[in-house]
Amino acid sequence: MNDPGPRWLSTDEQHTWRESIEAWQWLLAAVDAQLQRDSAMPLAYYEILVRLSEAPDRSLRMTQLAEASASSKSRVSHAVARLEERGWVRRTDCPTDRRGQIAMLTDRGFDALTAAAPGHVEQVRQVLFDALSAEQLRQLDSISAAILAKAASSPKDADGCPAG
Amino acid sequence: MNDPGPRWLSTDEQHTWRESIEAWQWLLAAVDAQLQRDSAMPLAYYEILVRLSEAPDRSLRMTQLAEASASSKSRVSHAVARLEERGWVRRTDCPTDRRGQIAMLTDRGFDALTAAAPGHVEQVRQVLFDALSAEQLRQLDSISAAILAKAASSPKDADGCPAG
DNA sequence: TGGTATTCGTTGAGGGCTCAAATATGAACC
DNA sequence: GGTTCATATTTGAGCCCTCAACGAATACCA
Repeated sequence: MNDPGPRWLSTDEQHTWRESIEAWQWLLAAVDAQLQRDSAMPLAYYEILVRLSEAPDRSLRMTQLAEASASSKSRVSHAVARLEERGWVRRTDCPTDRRGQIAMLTDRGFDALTAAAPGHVEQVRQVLFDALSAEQLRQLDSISAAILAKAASSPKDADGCPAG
Repeated sequence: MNDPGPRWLSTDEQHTWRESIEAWQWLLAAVDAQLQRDSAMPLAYYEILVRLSEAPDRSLRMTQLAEASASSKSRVSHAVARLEERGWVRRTDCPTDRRGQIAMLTDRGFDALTAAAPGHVEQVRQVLFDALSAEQLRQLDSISAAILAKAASSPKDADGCPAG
C-alpha cells in the first residue's frame, strides 16, 4: 500500500508539454519538408553530409558518423547506402580495422550540400531565429543543454543514439 | 547585383540551432520509444487516442481529429485505419455530411490509453520536467508559443498541418 | 438549374526508420 | 592457439509517414 501512483501533470505542466511538442514537431517537420521539397533530401541526410563535410578528409568511420549526426548505426548504414547510390558518398574499407568502413563525401556530394545550404539556412531563420528574441535564444540554449545533459545521463539502447 | 546572399548563421546561432534540434529530436524519440516499447504504440497514435478521449462522446470528425492532433489528414486516415484494426477506434458515417466520417474511441481503446498513460507521463517527467527548472519551464512555454505563432502565420500545405 | 470550385476522406506507391538477427573481425585471457 | 566476449557494420521485415491522385459530396454563384 505504498504506490504513490503516477505523478500526473498539473494543468500548467500539461499546457507546457503539449505546446512544446507541438512547436518542435512542427519546426522539425517544416525544416524537413523544405529540404525534401527544394533539395530532395531529408534532414537526416543533410546532417550526415554536413558532418562529413566538416571532418578531416571529409571522411568518417560509420560509428563516428552515427555519433556525430546523433543517430543510430542502423539508420546511418541505410542512409549512407542511399547516399552512395546517388554518388554523394563513397564507402571504403578501413585500413587499420578490417571490420570498419569509412564514409567519404564525394565532390558531387559536396556540391549537393552547397546547393542545399542557402535554402535550408533561410528556412531555419524563418522558423526559429526570426521567431525568437535574443533573450529567448539564450534561454533556449540553456534549456536545450539541460535536456541533452539528461539525454547523456540516461541509458542508451543497444543500437544507436535515440531513445532513453 | 543586389542579391544579399544567404544570411548565414553566426557561430552562436549555429550552436543554438544544432543543440536545439539535437535536444528535441532526442526528446521526441525518447518519448516515442517508451510508448512503443511499453505500450506498442507510437506517440502519434497516443495523441490521437488522447484527443478522442477528451472530445464529447469520445468522437471527432476526421478533419477535426487531424487538427486536434496536429497532423495531416492522410496520417490520421492511415492511423485510424490501424487503430480500428486493433479495435481501439470505430468509424461511422456522419449523419449531417455524407462525405464525413466520425471516429469514436471504443472502450477497449480507452482502456489501452489508460494503461499507457502512467508510463508515458513518467517518461515525460523524466525527459522534460525533471531536467528543467520552474523558471526554464516558463521560458520554454513562451518560446514554444512564439514558434507556434510563426507556424500559424506561415502558409499551410495542401494536405494537413505539418510543413510551412 | 447547372457549372465550377472546394472540402472530406481515402488510397497506394515510395521511402525512411526501428528492431532484432546475422556476419565478421578484434581483444582479452588462460 | 583457442575460447569467449565485445565491437563494427549490414541486412531485412515491418511499420509509419508523405505525396499526389482520386471519388464523392457540398458550397457557391450566375
